[in-house]
Amino acid sequence: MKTVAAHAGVSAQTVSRVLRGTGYVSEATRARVLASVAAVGYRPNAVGRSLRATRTPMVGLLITDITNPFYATLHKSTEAVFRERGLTLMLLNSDDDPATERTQLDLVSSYRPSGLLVAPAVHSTLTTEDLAGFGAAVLVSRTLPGLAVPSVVTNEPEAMGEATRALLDAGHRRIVAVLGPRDASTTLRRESGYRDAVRAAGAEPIVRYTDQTGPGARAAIRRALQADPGLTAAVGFNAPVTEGILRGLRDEGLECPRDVSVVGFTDAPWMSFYPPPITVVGQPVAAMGELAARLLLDVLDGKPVTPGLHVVPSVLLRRESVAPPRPRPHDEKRTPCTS
Amino acid sequence: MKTVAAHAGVSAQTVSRVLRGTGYVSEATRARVLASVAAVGYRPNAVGRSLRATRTPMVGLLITDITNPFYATLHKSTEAVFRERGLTLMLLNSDDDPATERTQLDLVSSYRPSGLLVAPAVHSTLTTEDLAGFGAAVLVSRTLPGLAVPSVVTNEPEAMGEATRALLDAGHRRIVAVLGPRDASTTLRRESGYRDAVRAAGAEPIVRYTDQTGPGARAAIRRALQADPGLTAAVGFNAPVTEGILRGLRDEGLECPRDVSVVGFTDAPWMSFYPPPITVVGQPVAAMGELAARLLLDVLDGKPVTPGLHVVPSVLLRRESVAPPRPRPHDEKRTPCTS
DNA sequence: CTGAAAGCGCTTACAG
DNA sequence: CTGAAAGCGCTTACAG
Repeated sequence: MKTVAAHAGVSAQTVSRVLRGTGYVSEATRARVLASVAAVGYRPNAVGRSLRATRTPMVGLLITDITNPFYATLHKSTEAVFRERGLTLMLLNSDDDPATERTQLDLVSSYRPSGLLVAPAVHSTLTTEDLAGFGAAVLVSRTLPGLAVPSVVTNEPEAMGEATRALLDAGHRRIVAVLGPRDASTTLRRESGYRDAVRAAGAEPIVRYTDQTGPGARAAIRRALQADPGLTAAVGFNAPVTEGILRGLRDEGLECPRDVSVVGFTDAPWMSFYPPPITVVGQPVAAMGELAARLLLDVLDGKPVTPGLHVVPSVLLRRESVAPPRPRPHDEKRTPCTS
Repeated sequence: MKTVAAHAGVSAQTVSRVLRGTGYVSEATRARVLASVAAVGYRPNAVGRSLRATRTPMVGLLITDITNPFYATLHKSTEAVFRERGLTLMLLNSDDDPATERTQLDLVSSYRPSGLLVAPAVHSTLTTEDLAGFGAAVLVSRTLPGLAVPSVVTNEPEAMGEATRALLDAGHRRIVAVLGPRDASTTLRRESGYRDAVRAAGAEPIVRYTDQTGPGARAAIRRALQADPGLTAAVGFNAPVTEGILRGLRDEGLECPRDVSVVGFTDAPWMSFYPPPITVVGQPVAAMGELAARLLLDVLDGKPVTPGLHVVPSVLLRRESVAPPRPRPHDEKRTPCTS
């Protein structure tokens, strides 16, 4: 900046004013400075700016795993909102591990960001004080009990209830819920919706917890099927789990929906063209990201933001993976329809 | 840091030395400083450090779209390498748009990062000089003609040739290649492998360019099928395109592999349990990311790095979407096998 | 409308 | 083994 100032024959402050478009600058000097900027090949240094401002125009996005499409979409949708406000988004993976989460939090905090968006790890140790240091913090997708921070979630209990009722209405009574980690807030919320719906229909809840991955769910559904020959339907916790369920069914020589009906939670592109197309709770991921980003901006702008749950509704996408139940064959294995 | 120094009764430089673990510090003062750090609740400020060092311990990763699983995996694998070297990874989306790419590059450059990893946008305007400003730059997945920068790619021509030969060997002669944007380096490289293989078998290349999305590919394969009733096979450019091809086939009442055989490029989880499981070129995405990250570190360490292509081999995963050709029915539409 | 001074939080030489 | 000084590149008051 000093070089530009010297070249234009003005002071560094004037260059700063021109560059920031702030305060009064005569049209003549403005033009001269701009010409010098180009001539000298000046590139602004965000580090100097941030140090002086004691805040970096950056928001941290701390998630568990970017290869989960849910979080990739979250990144994309929040980045769009922040970008038009001149805020950079800094992505950090916690690997769903509380220790890594803590390390990553310290890292992003060392850059003195303007705010933080978090989907906490399963046994997260984050406290209100941890987040208070960020000025503005918003939780997204997963909540943390006892945190006085705005949280954007979907109406998981209601959506999971509706998904379960789709199976109950088709006549199913023995429906297994293949869930995520026992203590995740998402598991708790989805499980309650499932349990309430099943009980309201006078049936018995059947629950399996998993690590919310495809392989974990595949093993879990196989064990459930072997343990209970009366099972005629399954609800999946997320997209990988739904995939695992379908693989597990095939392992057991069972067909969907002829032998076992399936409803998933969280849509994926393949679900709409898989045979059969999968009935699934479609989460408004992009809308959740946008809302979370806007709440964060509101906090930065000093607008009042409720520290509780902010709910974005999901919709049940009815496709073809639900059929009336029929007794499962116990002794003979079937092979899938090969085309 | 001044507060810590005052609390410990030492100078700020001593605190700095303790914190960086550099230079001589007596065990006694070390302990005293560490105690003060905890007592005062000191949090390091990366901005001050970066400003003084004129470099930020950060690497930019500029890709086109994080919701493409290829790039999500790339982020994860490179981050792991950089994290253990104390480097933060800063993710930036270009939306595959040269203007946005330029903006994002200026942004990351303003943080004075230690290096840059780029998968250039399709009509990228990046020059060697642009990248030289980053100290260390490595291209990944996509190359740019005339750039004197190391580039990590897979053996696309050979892999695409092998994929095409899988169809030729099954007896196919009219094979359409549904490719990406006409000018992308990935398109050029995959197209050449396809053309060479087809020509070597004495057949005629049939090529369709798309925007490399599912909907684009779906429309393209339908037009190709309608234009050429003799078509019995298709190769897809990437995972979304392969999905689009399968949807397009279904639109046309055709079945894979009975009516049309399909081979894809880039694996996706659903491809191994879709009926039929899809034969596909599996790209070693994580290995590509790791190699790119290590090359970048080598450049930073002053080790000699060849500025040309660094090739990581792909493998053809033979599954069940390839069958011998049979004449396509022209007058009657078929419905897929519904189970 | 423009400039001189100070300082954001660190680390790099340089002394002792 | 430890400290005083200077400065990384910017912006914030404060003068004029």
